[in-house]
Amino acid sequence: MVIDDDTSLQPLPRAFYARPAIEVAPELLGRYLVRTVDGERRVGRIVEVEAYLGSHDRAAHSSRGVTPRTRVMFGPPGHAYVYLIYGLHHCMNVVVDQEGEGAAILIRALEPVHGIHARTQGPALLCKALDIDRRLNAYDLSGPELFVAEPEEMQPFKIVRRPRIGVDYAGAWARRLLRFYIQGNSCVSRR
DNA sequence: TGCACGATGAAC
DNA sequence: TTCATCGTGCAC
Repeated sequence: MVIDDDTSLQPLPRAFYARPAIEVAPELLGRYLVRTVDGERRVGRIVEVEAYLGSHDRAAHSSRGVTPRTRVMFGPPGHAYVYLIYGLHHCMNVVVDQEGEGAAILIRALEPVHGIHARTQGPALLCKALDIDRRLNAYDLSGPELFVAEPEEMQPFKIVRRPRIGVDYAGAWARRLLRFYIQGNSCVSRR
């Protein structure tokens, strides 16, 4: 397998992101998150995500409407929404659906594929491992710094659906099955 | 201008 | 179960 000098990994087309979050989320599983740091590629297979459907989703940051922070969520699809949580950690989303919806997919865990030498089994851990912080907020995922790519060969897997993590404040929305992960994958976050 | 709290992770 | 640590959103 030639992952070393990967000119083969290309950003997914914008149209991939311009669909409802509930549709895009499971399709991100198995695809690669690619980050370029100092000219070196870091590649991880997406194994866990959560869908935030839009401003009507009470668990989504966008549910409070357009604010300085959520502006990116309401922007065009195919961009990164990166925010600071608990004053310590960063989390990364991809903006999806139509502009104005406020929908995004939180990337929760990766399986290291190339150039990653740190843990990636959690949304903040993977950002740390890939050196993703707010400098990349609003970044256009058509690359080259950060993008999602099609793997050379997609391995078959089963998808598990569960309630999202850490959104108990969202009432009925907290119980929706909007967390998706690859069944049996050891890199899926705990809890 | 002040303040409560969080889409987490690590230690105890 | 507790804590680190600070930006955000909303109350006053």
